[in-house]
Amino acid sequence: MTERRTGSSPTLRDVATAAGVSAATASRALNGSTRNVSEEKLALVLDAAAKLGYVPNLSAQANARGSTNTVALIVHDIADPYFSSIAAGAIEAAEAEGLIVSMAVTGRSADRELEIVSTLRGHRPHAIILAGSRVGDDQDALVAELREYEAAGGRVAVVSQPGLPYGTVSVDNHAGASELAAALVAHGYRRFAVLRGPDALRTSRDRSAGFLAGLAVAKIKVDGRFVIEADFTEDGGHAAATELLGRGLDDVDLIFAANDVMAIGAMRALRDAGLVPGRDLAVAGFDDISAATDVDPALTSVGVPTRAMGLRAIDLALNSEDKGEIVWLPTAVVLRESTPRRS
Amino acid sequence: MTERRTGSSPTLRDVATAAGVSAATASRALNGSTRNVSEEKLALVLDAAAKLGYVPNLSAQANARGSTNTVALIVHDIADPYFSSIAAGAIEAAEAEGLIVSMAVTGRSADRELEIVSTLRGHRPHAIILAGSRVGDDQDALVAELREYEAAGGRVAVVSQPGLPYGTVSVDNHAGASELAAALVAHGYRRFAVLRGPDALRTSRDRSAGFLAGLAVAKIKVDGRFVIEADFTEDGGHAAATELLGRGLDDVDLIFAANDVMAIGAMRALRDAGLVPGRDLAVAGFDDISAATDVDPALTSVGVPTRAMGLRAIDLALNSEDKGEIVWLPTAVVLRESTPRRS
DNA sequence: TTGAAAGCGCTAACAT
DNA sequence: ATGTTAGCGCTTTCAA
Repeated sequence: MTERRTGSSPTLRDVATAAGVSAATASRALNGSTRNVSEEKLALVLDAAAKLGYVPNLSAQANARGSTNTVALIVHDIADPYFSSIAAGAIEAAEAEGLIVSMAVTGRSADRELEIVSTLRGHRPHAIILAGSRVGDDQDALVAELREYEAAGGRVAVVSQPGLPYGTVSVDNHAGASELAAALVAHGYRRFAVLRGPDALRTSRDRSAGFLAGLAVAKIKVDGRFVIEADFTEDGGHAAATELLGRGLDDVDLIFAANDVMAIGAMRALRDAGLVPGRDLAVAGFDDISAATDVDPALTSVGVPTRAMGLRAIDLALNSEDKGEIVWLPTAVVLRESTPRRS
Repeated sequence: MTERRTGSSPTLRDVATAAGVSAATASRALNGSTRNVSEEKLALVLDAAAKLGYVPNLSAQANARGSTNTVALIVHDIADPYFSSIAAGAIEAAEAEGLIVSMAVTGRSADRELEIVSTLRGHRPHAIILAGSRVGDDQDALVAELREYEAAGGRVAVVSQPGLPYGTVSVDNHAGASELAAALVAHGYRRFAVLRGPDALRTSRDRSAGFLAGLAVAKIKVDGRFVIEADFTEDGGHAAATELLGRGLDDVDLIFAANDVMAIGAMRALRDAGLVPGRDLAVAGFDDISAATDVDPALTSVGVPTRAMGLRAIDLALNSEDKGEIVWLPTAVVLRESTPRRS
C-alpha cells in the first residue's frame, strides 16, 4: 500500500514521481496529443498510473487547456418521453465524440431556462443544446446570454424551436400530416374531422394545416364544423370528440387529432358514446408515442424521430459552420388498426 | 464596447480591473462564502461583472477549491420511462442543492458502465449515482473503481440494486404486491392466476412471492398450474395468458401479472380469445406506467415512486453517513376499471 | 525525448 | 475590509 493522503486522488505528480519522470513527461504519456515519449518511459508511466488508480482531474485539465469535454443539454422535462428520447440521442452522439453530457431541466419556465444557461455556461461546455419549443414570449435575454456564450467560442444548437438564430433541428409537421392524409385517402377514407390543439402552438397549427393540405391534394375539403380546437391533452381530445359527436357526425369516417394523446382521448370519447374506434369510426394521431401501440385498437400515427433529433443537434452544434442552418427531419406514417383499410 | 480577446470569456481579473479592486475582493464579492466586502465595492464589482457578462469559470473554481458542484448520474437507458423518471427526481434534488447533473448511459453493458464510472470520476463529482438493476455477474471491477472514488472523498448511492455496498434506495416489491393482493381480496376476488417474469429477476420474484403471501393472509392459495412464468415483456404476458386460457380457467377471476406490460399483453390475449378484460376476467399489473391509464379498461396496478427514488438517491449520497443504508420506498396500490368491485 | 518553469482562472491563507 | 501571495492539478512553451 502506497502512502497517500486520504480524501484525495493521486495526482499527475504522484504518478510522475512513482515512475521516476517529470510531470511533463507523465502528462505527455497519459493525456498528451504529441506522442514524443520513449517506449520505456511510456510503459513506466502507464504502469504507475494503473498502480495508483490515477484518473486525470478533468477540471484541472480543462483549466489548463482552456476547453472542456462536456456539452450541456437543456430540456423542459426529462421525464417526458419526447425529451428523454431526444436526450438519449444527444447522449449517444456526444459519447461517440468522447464528450460527456451535463443536463438541466427548465420545468418549462423561461426564467429558469435563462438561469440554467448562465450556470451551465460556467462549465464552459463545448456546446449548449436547447430542446423544447419556446412559448413565443420575449427571448431577448436568452439570446443575449447565448450571444456572449458564442462570443467566447461556444456552440449552440436548438431542437424544435425554429426562430432562434442558431442551428436548428426540426421536424416537418406539415409534411408529415400531409403524408398521413394521403395515406388515409389511399386507404379509402373520404370524410374527415380534425381535432386541433390551441392555435398558439405552432406544432398544432402546422399539423392541422398540413393535414388539410394533404386532403386538398385529393380534392377533399373538410367542413368547418368538423374542425374543432381543444387542449393539446387527452382530456382535450376527449372533449373535442364529444363536442364533435354532439354536432352530429354526418358521414365522417375518420377523426384526425393533432397529437396522440388527443387521439387517445378521442377514442375514449367514442367508446363512452357506445362507438367502437376503428370499426365505427377511424382515428389517427401524431407523434407515435409508445402508448399508441398499447391502446386498442392500436393507433395510426406519424412517428417523430426524437432520438435522431438529439443526434443531429449535437452534430449540428459541433460540426456545422453555418449557424442558422435548419435541419428538417422526416416523419414516418405508421398505419395501424385504428384506421383499417376501407373496402 | 470594451476591448477583449475574442474567443474567450472575461475573467475574474477583468472584472476586478474594471471595478478597480483586487482579484481577491472580486472573488469574495462574486462567489465568496464569507461576506466581508464593503457595500460600495460590492456594488462596483457586481456592476462590472454584469457589464462584462462575467460568468465564473467553474473548472477553475473547482480546481482551486478542490471540489466541484456536479453529481454524476449513470442510467441504463434514459429513454426508458423508468430511468427518465428517476433522472427527473435526481436532477430536481441536485438542482435544489445547487448541483448540476452530468449523465451517462450504459446501454446495460457492464463494461461500458465501468468505463463511464472511470471517465465521470475525472470530473470529481460530489457523488455518483448508479441506477439500474445489475445482472448478477461479477461486479468486482466496478466496486474496485468505486472504492477508489470513495477513498478520494466521493459519495456513492445506488438505485434499485441492493447488494452493492453503498447507500441504496429501493422499492419494496414484496410488500407492494402483498398489499395489492389484500386490496383485490377486499374487492371480492377469490381465485387468482399469476403471470410471473423470469425467476432470475429479483423484481419479478419479489412481486409474485409478495402477491402469494398477501393472498395467504386471506387463506387463499393459488393452484400451481395457475402460476405461469414468461418473459417480462408484453409478448411474454400475451403468451402466458394464452397458455393460461389453454390450460382452462376454471373459475379464476383475476390475473395478476408481475408488471404492467405483461398485464397489457395479457389483456390483449384475453381480447384475442373473445373475452372482455375487466368484465369477464379482471387483470392487475405492477409499476403503474403511464400506459396503464391509456388502455381500456384502465389497468389496476401498483405505483412505483421512481421520481422519489431519484430524489432520495441524491439525498442518500449527499447527506447520509451510514453507507450501506437501504431506504425502502413505499409503493401505492391503484385500483382501476380492470378490477371492478365484485358484488 | 525530456525537464524546468510559466501560466490557466480561481480561491484561501496571511498580512495589513 | 482589502490586497498580496501562494497554490490547485494540469498543460505547454522553451531550453537543453
